[in-house]
Amino acid sequence: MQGQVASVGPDELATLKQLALLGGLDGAVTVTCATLAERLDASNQTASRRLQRLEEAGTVERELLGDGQRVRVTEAGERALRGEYEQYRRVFERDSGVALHGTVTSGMGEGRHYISLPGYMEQFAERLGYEPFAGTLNVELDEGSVEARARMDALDPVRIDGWEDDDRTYGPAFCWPASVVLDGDEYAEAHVIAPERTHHDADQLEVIAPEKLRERLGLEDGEEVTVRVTEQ
Amino acid sequence: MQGQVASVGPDELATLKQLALLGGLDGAVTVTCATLAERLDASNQTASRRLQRLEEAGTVERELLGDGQRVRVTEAGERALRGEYEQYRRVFERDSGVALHGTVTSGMGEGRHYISLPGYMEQFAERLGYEPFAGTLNVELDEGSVEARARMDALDPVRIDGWEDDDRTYGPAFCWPASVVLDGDEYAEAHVIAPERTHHDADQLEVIAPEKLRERLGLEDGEEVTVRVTEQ
DNA sequence: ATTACTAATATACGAGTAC
DNA sequence: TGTACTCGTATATTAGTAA
Repeated sequence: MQGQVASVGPDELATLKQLALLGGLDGAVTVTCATLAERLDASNQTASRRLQRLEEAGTVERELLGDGQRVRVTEAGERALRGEYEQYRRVFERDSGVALHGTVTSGMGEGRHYISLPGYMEQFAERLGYEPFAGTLNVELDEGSVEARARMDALDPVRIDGWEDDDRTYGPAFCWPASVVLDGDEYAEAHVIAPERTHHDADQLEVIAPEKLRERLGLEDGEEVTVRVTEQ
Repeated sequence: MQGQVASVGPDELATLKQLALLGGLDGAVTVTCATLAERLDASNQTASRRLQRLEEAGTVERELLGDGQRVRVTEAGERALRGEYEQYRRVFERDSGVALHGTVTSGMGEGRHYISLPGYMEQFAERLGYEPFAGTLNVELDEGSVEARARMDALDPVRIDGWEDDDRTYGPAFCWPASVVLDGDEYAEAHVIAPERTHHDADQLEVIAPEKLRERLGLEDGEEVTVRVTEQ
């Protein structure tokens, strides 16, 4: 446990961010504990300790000057910051998305049949990037989410073309990238699918994914899930 | 002090971010303390406490279900998150910039004369958005920064055109948006200025700004400053 | 001025537990 | 199962101080 690198917690990350804001990412920046402390709304001692910990964790390199210190954010530090940045981007970039909430229900088994037809499956592989499990997760939307569904329709979907074989024609469909959130667990690589002509119930949602979501998320009928429909 | 809203520290903000990642920004999300705790790498109790604090601070609204809870990030919470996001954007969007480090020196007084000439001043007002103080802050670059200056030249500058009067011609110049960082204090609205034909010393930097930087930042000869040249 | 130590205090944490 | 208490302990913080 001795030489182990300490992990960077939120407090240290906030300190690292302040250093980055002052230019510590592209070269060393000269600071004092006092100025850092002010930016962190903490005491000089705390600022001093934070810098020591960041150094221990290998996220900054320091050179004491007696008259302040020169601090440079290392590659590891930049990685930590960028990871945080990416999370915030995820938060605010899919801001235009819609969260739909409802309960899992038994589908009528129709989905399974249509989805596995080669005319659709080939397009899924090409346009969604995966071959979906042959079945849909059915979600019955809450009252509040029914109107939210209208906002989903405003988002730009992936279009699946209609096609025909010898016997009949199969209509086009829309797919919206979505993630299924269950109790803090998030399954990201999914799509809401709906026929283009939606005589489909407006309070029903069908979700496809590379895996069987019921099993993957341990879902049973009546369980509540959130489906986050994201902008493409 | 009683009814005062608690401030949101880094730990609470990290919790708020996790809730936002789960969709708490656009509608309530169902979570349990246990799932949140896992995401925060902390205990259930800590997750519970964090949620209580966020609620006290007015950054989330909650509804206990007995079987978990529905949590919605309030407007105040979204503002807190967005503020953080903006800081990270500042960090990584000016990533293409260059930090130059050096010591303040006495200029030769030439800058003052040229800058205040109407032929230049009019362009400054129009293209930089301000009328600079009639004088430049001279910075003698460190060894390491001399090569960094080459990277600055690669950035896209604001061009100030040459002009002439009855007596002589005045050459064109380049201006790079920059901020001057001194001990954690940052003065943002400044520009590095250099003649287009740079027989100018490569280890000297001249900075202009709406105010007299020496006074504004309390600078004296020999003091060390960082000049952050930012992408336009 | 600095940084960073020591020591006293405040706060945070998680095990156990109630509901 | 949940959430959220209490409570003993660990950690963080800051004032004072040394170098």
